[in-house]
Amino acid sequence: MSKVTCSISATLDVVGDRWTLLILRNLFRGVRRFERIQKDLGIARNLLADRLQRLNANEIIIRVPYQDHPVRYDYRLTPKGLDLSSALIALMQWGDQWYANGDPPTLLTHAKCKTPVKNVVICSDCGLHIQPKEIRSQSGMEESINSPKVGLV
Amino acid sequence: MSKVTCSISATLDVVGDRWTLLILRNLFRGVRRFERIQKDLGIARNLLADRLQRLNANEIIIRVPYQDHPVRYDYRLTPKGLDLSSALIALMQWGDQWYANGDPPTLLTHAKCKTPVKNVVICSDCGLHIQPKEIRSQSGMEESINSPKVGLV
DNA sequence: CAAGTGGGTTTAAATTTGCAACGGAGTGTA
DNA sequence: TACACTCCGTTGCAAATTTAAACCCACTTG
Repeated sequence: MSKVTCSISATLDVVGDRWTLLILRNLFRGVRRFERIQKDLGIARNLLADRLQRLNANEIIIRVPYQDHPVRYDYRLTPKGLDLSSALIALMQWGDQWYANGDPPTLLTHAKCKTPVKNVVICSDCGLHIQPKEIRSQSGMEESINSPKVGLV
Repeated sequence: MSKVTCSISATLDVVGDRWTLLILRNLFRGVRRFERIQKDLGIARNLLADRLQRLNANEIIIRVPYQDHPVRYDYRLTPKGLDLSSALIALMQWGDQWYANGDPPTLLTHAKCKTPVKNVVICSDCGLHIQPKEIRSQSGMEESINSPKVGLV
C-alpha cells in the first residue's frame, strides 16, 4: 500500500459517500440484514448490495451466514468497523448540537451509569480537553491547523 | 424546522458529500482562499463554488472580504464550523489507525504540551473512557446500539 | 499594453444514482 | 398440488450529479 497523504481523505475514500455511514449506523444499532436495512433507509437495493460488498472488501464488515438453502447473511462489524464508532458519535453529536433544538432524537448512554456519552478531544499526555484553537497540525510542509489569530471569523 | 429523526443523517445532509469535509479540512489548516483550495484538492471549480455557497448558506463558513475592486473573500469557519473539528479528528484518527501503517501523514498536537491529541468517547458523568460495546442507544423504538452479545463478528 | 491572478460560470461528456422489474430458493397456506 | 410470500440480490434504463475544460470578468503587475 502506498503512502497515504491525508488520513481524512483515506477514510472518506472508504466510508465517505451518501449511504455508507448510514448503513454502518444501522449495524451499530443491531440492524444487520439486507431487507431490514433497505426498508429502514429507503436505499435502492442495488446500491445497498454494492455498499455492503465494498464494506466487506474493505474488511469493515463481515458476512455471517444465519441459514443455508438459500444461504443468508448477517452483516456484522469487524474490529475495524467497530472502531468507526467514535467518528459516528462525533458526527451525531454535531447534528444534536446544531439541528436538534436541545432534543436529540437518539441518546447514547454509558451502560453502567445510564448517563449520556460524550465525544471529546483530549491531550494524550496531560489528559485535558482541548479546544480546536489549541491544536497544531504538523506534517510535511503544511500550515498550522490554525494560523495565529485568524482561525475564527 | 421539523423534528430531526437522526442526527447522523442530519449532519450528513449538510457535510456528507465527497468534497465538503475535505474543504473544511483545508479551512482548519488555514487554507482559506478559492484558488488555494482548488489547487490543493484538484476539485472542479464549479463544484468548489457550489460547496462554498452551500457551507455559507448553512452558516458553517462565512465570507470575509480581504480586498475590494474586485471584492475577494477569505472563507472562514464560524463557531458552528469550528465545532466540526472533533468529527474531522475522529475520521482522521480512523484513517491513521487503519491506513497509515503507524506513520500518520499529519500529526495534531496540543499547542502547549506538543504531544498528540486524541479523540475519545467518555461518560459525561464518571468521565471514564467508553468502549463501543458499553454504549446503549435510546430513542423512539430502536434497538440497542449493540444487542447483547452479537455486536462483534 | 500584454500577461497573470483570483474567482467564478457555462457547456457537454462521463459517472453515479434511483426505480422498477425479474429471478431463484426456499417457506407458509389452502 | 398450487399460490402467495420472504429474503437477497441482479439487470436495464432513465434521471441526476460530477467532472473537465473552456470561457469571462475585473483587476494587478511588468
